[in-house]
Amino acid sequence: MHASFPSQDNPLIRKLESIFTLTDDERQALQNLSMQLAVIKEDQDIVREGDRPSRSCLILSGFTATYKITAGGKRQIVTFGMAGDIPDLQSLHLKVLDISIGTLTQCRVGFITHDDLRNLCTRYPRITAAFWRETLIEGAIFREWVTNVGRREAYNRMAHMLCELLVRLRAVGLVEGYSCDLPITQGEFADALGITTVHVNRVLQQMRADGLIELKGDRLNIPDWEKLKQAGEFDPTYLHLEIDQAAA
Amino acid sequence: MHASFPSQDNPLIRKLESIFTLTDDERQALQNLSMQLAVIKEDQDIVREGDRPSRSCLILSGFTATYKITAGGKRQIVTFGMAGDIPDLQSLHLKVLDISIGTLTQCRVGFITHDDLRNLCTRYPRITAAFWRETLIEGAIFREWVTNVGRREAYNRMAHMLCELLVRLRAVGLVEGYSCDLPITQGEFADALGITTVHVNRVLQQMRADGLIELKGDRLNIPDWEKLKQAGEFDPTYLHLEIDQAAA
DNA sequence: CGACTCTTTGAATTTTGTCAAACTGAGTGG
DNA sequence: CCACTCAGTTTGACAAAATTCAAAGAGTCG
Repeated sequence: MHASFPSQDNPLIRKLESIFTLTDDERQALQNLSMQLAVIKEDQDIVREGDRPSRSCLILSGFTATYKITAGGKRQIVTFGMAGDIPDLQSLHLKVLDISIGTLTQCRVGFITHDDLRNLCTRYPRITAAFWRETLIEGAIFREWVTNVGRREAYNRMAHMLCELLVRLRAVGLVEGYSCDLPITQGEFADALGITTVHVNRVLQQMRADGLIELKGDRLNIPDWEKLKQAGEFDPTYLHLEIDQAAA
Repeated sequence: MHASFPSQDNPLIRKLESIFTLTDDERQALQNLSMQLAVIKEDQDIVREGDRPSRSCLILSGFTATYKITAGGKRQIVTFGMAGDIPDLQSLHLKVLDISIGTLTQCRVGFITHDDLRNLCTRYPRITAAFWRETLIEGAIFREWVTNVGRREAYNRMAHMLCELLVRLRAVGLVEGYSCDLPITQGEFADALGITTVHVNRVLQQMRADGLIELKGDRLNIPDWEKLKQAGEFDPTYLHLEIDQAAA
C-alpha cells in the first residue's frame, strides 16, 4: 500500500524539509515509502510502554500525546505529536518502548515497518542523518520541557508551551496568522505542564485577562505574540528549524 | 594524537558496550579514533548555548552538567555526564547548541572532530546505529526527567535521581556494591530537580533519617536499594542497558 | 587564621494542590 | 424537540508543598 500525497502535501516530507534539505532523489524515495494507512479514533493508545513494535507510526493528521504513567498513577505527557511527526521513531533502535502514545483526536496515521526504514536508511545515508536529526530535535524539545517544568511558574510555563505549539504547527502549515486548531483539553495541558487541571484553568483565565491568548473550544488565537513569547521566555532556537518561522 | 587505553579501560568502548554489541573490528576502529586530550578544571564550561562546535567532547573521567539558563536567570540541569558520555554528540547534526555543558569536577576529556566521527560512521554503519542509539537513550533519560520533575514530589524526585545516577555509574564501573563517588552539591541537585537548595537539604535529611541513603561529602552509600527504588518509583527500563545491571 | 563554598536551621510567605460542587455545551435517544 | 448524559470547565474554601529570606555552622584550602 502506498501513500498517494502530492509531495507538497506529504506530511513526512513537509516535516523533514522544515529541518533538513532533501534532494529530489531523497524526496522521491520518501514519497515511495510504503505505509499501512489507518484511522485511529480519539483517546486510543497507538502503542504502549513495554511494547516491542516492529514498525513506527507516522502521523498524517490529528494530535497525539506521548506520555508516561508513574507508579503512583499520575500521567505526565512528555510531548505532543502532530502531522509529520513519527513519535515512536526511537523504536527503530530501542527495542522496548519506555513511553505510551495515545491520540488526543481522531488521527490518520501511516505505519512504516522498521525493515523498510532500515532499507531506506541503508540506501540513502543522508536520510539516516535526517531521521537522526529529527530524533535529536525531539531530544532538544525534551530538554526544553525539563527546563520549562523545572524552572518556570505555571503561568509562564503555559505561555511557553503555547508558543512551542504555535511554532511547531506553523512549521507544518497548520497555522493561519496567529490562529490554529488546538484540540487539547485543560486536563491534558495539566498533564503536560506537571500541574493540576484546576490550576491550568486559573492560569488560562489570567492569560485571557492579560490579553495574551484567546482560547475557546479547540481554537487558539494569539493577539499579542510578542507578549506571549516574553511571558514564556520563548526562544525557538531549540526547535532547530531550517527556516526560522518564529521570526515574525 | 591517539588515546592509549587498553580496550577494557576505554570509557567510550565501555559505555557503548553497555548499550550495544560491538564487533572486534568496530571496537578496533573506536580504539583508533583520534582525539585531542585535555584536562578541564572544575566549574568550567566546556561548551555554551549558541556555540557551533566542529567537534564533540568525550568524557574520560569526572562529572559534567548539561544545563540551560532561563531568561529569568534560573539554571536547570537537564542531565549529568560521566565517563563514557559524549554530552554534545548532538552537535554532529544540530549546528547550534541549545545547551551549555560545564564541569562539576575536574574532567579528563577527549575532543573528537565531527569530520572524524562522520568518517567513522560512513565506514562503520553499525557504529552510526550505536551512536544514534546512544542519543536516543539520552532522549529517553530526558523524558524520564520531565516525568520526574513534573509528577513527583521533591522527596521521591530526589530518590529517583539517586537511583538513576547509581545505575548509570554502575554501567561504567564506577560503583562498588551500593557506594560511589558523587561529587554533586546540594545546589546542583536543586538545579537538576527544579527545587531550591534549601529544600534539597531538608529532603536529604529526611532520606537519611528514613535510612534510604548515607551521603556525606562526595560519597554516597545506599543501605537499602529496594527502599530507595520504591521511594523513587524507579524502573531502569528507560536506560535501555543491554545487561540490566539494576536487577540486583 | 581568614576566605570561601557548602550545608543547615527557622519563620513567614507564596504557589500549587485537594476536595467538592456547580456550570456549560455538545451529543443522544426517546 | 426536549430531557438526559457526559466530558470538560469553572468556582471557592482550605491544606500542603515548596520558596524566600536571613543567618548561623562546617569543612576545605591557601
